[in-house]
Amino acid sequence: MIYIDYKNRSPIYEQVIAEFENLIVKGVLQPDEKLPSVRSLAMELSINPNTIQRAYHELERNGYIYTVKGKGNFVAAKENFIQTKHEELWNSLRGLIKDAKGAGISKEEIRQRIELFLREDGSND
Amino acid sequence: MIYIDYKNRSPIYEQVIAEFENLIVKGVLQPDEKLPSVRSLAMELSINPNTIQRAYHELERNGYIYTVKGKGNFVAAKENFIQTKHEELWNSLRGLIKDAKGAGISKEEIRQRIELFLREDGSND
Amino acid sequence: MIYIDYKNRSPIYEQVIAEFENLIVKGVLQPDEKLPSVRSLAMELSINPNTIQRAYHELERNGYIYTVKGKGNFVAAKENFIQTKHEELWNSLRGLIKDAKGAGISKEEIRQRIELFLREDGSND
Amino acid sequence: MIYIDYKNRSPIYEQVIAEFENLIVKGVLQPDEKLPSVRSLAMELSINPNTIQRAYHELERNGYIYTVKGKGNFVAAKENFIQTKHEELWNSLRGLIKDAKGAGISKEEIRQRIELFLREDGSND
DNA sequence: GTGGTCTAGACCACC
DNA sequence: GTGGTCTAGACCACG
Repeated sequence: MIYIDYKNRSPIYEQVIAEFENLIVKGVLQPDEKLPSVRSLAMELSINPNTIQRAYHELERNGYIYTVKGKGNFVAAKENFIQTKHEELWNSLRGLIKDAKGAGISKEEIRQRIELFLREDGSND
Repeated sequence: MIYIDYKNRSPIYEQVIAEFENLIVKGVLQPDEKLPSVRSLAMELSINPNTIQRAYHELERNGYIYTVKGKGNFVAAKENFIQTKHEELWNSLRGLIKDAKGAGISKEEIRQRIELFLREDGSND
Repeated sequence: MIYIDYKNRSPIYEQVIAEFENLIVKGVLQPDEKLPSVRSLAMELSINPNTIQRAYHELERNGYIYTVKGKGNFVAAKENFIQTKHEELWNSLRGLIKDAKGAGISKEEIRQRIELFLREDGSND
Repeated sequence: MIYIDYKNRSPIYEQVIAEFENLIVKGVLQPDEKLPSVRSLAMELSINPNTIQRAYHELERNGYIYTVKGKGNFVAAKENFIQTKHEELWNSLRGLIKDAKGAGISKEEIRQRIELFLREDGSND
């Protein structure tokens, strides 16, 4: 279901969070769909249950999932996270553009690259 | 010369690196210009000299500066780092655009935001 | 009759208890009135009968209802719970006021907020 | 420095959080003052370091403290938490008032009790 | 020495 | 069986 890179320097729990955020934001996991149980996922990934627990807890705190004790973890309603996610993206983008300008890249070159990236693989709109 | 935020979560040596990268890429520090000595900078920032040493070492590894034993650290020639820096930026930008598309944001909205950010504060081109 | 929020963090049996306490204290359910049977309520709410059983047991322990074996569960006489309920409220209120004072909020501001809250929606007195 | 009730059903880490929130909000711990290290506090309270770690992490997330890796945890600036704390208090107070009205207590009785509580022990204003 | 992460294994509340 | 909490002990990054 999700992929973890054990060699990666970033903490495992953050990778788990990122993977699920991704699946949820993209709609692969639909609202109210059940996530793997803490224990089963831990087993599957050969990871300690505590680590999964922590990841799920963070996901809940950020509005991506909700927890029902004794039942499991489920994908939250779209409204709970979509706006936050977009704002995060805009902030990152803004910082990057600022850096690019700081590095002496011209506006026109930025525009051209953006168009390039926009045309790659997928296509919404 | 550079500013360190001790309350920031990111390690001090990374902040030192980022500050110098910035000054060098922007041209505030010109090629072959001398950087402050490890000890003097450590003193000025009330930081352990080891921390500065590590930052300078990383900067050298990434082609931003070169070291002359017994003399000090100096800004490298532009060719050594400018391309790498730009590639890093393009890669980040590409990833971000991909994420935005994954999150269901339309190309047109991305273009509009980009224009907005391009117009903020500074203006090259 | 009562509403359960399955996504809520607090356990279902506590929600059941709270809902019935509320109905009883407000007088919607009058003394000696019969509560729904464990099984019928469990069915209606799609909940495990054990959970309802536990809630009823707690309600009985706190003097809100009484149980007649073979007959069902009934709302207790007002004297059995009204005073306890009020005392609980006063204790909570007292703690909260103390906290507010501890947080440096002035008495006058507390009074003003109280008046505000008292005027909201319903109106006894 | 802080007191933990091991018999209490509420989790230890929440008690630790509550105790420090209290000390910070009341100003017993001043901004930029150092908190006990994770290990030393764990030792002192005969608690596992992980539990303290978790409490500190939550306190940081809620703006009460900030963490400097390799240095320790420190009380944050007042602006970071005072408003949040007050809002929490007003929300609780509002709920309680609503409950009291629901339980059939008259506005006048509520006012009288409030005055009583306001006059107890401490006195700001 | 300090916080950050992780493992292995345990017990509890809830359903 | 499920999540929630806790312990004991380990290793790493940072200063």
